[in-house]
Amino acid sequence: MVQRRNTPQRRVIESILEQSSSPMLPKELHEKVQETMPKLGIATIFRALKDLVDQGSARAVNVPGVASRYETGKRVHHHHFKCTACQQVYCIEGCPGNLDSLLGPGFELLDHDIALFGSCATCSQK
Amino acid sequence: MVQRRNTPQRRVIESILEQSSSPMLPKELHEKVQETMPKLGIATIFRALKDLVDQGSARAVNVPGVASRYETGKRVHHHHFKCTACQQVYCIEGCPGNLDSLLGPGFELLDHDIALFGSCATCSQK
DNA sequence: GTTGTTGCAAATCGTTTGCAATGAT
DNA sequence: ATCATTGCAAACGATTTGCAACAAC
Repeated sequence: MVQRRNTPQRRVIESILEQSSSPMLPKELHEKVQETMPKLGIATIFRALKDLVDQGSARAVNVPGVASRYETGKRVHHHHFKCTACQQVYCIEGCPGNLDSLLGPGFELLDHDIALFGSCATCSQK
Repeated sequence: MVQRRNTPQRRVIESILEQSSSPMLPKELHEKVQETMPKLGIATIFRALKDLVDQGSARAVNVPGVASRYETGKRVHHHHFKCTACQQVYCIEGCPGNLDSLLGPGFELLDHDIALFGSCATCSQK
């Protein structure tokens, strides 16, 4: 991908991601986008997501056990909580930090992901 | 699954997992197992893994961006490091702990996964 | 006009399932 | 003899790809 073009499809996808409060599945994104552009195919979603991730406008959120979700890249560093009862994925602020100390000599830490599992406030009440 | 049976297939699978120093992909496990039992199908691997995970003899390791890997359940709590250069997944000892503090009120933390990314000792030298 | 992008369908990958045969109990 | 487990192939869901038409530059 040498040069990137600013197409309506990508603008819509990027804008939906920015408006979502929790990371979205490609399929959810597809359904949402189709409200505006019914002919837009799922392949375009995946291609756009890959480009957006490459350019830093989106981020892949990989919570174990389910398909990748995507969120806007404009949010500050944070992690995610998945409720094992309702399957919702929540963004959580904060980060324990200081993870370098876990690594052996010679290992270089560039990034990390933390996934928390449990019961969300709503499901815990029941 | 009401009752579990002790079959040679499962014994072999469990034993390979115990001998591996890093979590394995179902496919890797399948290839390894086939050295001993050439007719064993990939479906048996997945079924056995599911049972092993259920009974606590194995654990699923979900590192973002790739398929699930599996490791023996006999190891103590730890996390994983994936080298983004060579794709190897390493087990790392230690855990930052105290992750409850990241959660909002009402949220109950039951489990967590930490995935570290970077360059392993071997790849960092280059 | 060049060349990246789209839509569509087919292909691929990882994982699961149906089912008759097999083997553990 | 019962019933969980196996092997095999077909089914599945998520993601990727080939390609001709199209649109951004």
